[in-house]
Amino acid sequence: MSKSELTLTAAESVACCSPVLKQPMDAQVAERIAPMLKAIADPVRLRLLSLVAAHEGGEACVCDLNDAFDLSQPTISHHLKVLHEAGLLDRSKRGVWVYYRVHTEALTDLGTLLGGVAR
Amino acid sequence: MSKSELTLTAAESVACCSPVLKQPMDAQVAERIAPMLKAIADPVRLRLLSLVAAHEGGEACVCDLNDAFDLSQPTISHHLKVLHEAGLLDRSKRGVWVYYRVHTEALTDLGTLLGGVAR
DNA sequence: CAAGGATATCGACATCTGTCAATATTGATC
DNA sequence: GATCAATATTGACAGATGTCGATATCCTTG
Repeated sequence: MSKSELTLTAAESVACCSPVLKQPMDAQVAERIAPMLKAIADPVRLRLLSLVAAHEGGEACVCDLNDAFDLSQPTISHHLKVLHEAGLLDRSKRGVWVYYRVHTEALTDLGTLLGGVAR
Repeated sequence: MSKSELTLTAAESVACCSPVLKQPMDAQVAERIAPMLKAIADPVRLRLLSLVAAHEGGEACVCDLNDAFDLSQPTISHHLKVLHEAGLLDRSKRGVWVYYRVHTEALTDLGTLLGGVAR
């Protein structure tokens, strides 16, 4: 690695290290990857991620997402923030509306980490 | 599906459904998959899983695992239980010792679910 | 069967998490 | 600029989670 470990984002940590099944995971790596897994380890956030990804154009407006759940608007906003801060959702504001888009690479890297499938 | 949805294990739920990125995830599916993700969304459990998988023979005795962490024996036991109940670790007792083995298919299915990579 | 070691369970505790109602912020429109 | 709609932030609260010390259970061995 050319960059210092401390400058790596969580997504970069995932991309750089070996699949869970191949070799013991370093404690520091585990500490940086667990938050990404925590972010998707919630049924509402799983569905949010999936809804955004499957939405036309690969992005969805918050207004679309609120309606898909029987939860308050602040709660959805909170979950979107968690996914965004974990690096799994990208945010872009256009006018009054906010659009989220899946950071696909981060998610597939996580998948690779778990599955150990070569990309 | 020939079996009733209610009889599916979490692992089966993962295997049967579409990748997160391809189509909106059903609420019931999300409810059954999230617990598996919660199980691995902890740095200690990530390392445990990884240690077991990478151990010779693909299995590890609890006694080996305890020493790898600066945590109490009951705490490790607790984490192993969580992983076992999520269907990610298989348990087998031989004499006084208990051996854990990664339920590889469950983990790779999870990976596929996230990454959307064809197996 | 007594003793000792390996693992699990229990009870307690501090911290984290998901949720909501209330409120703030921001941008568009009249 | 006043108002309205979309989204975020705050504060509060119940319930879940990670950890430990103490103890129980279960084998094995003397």
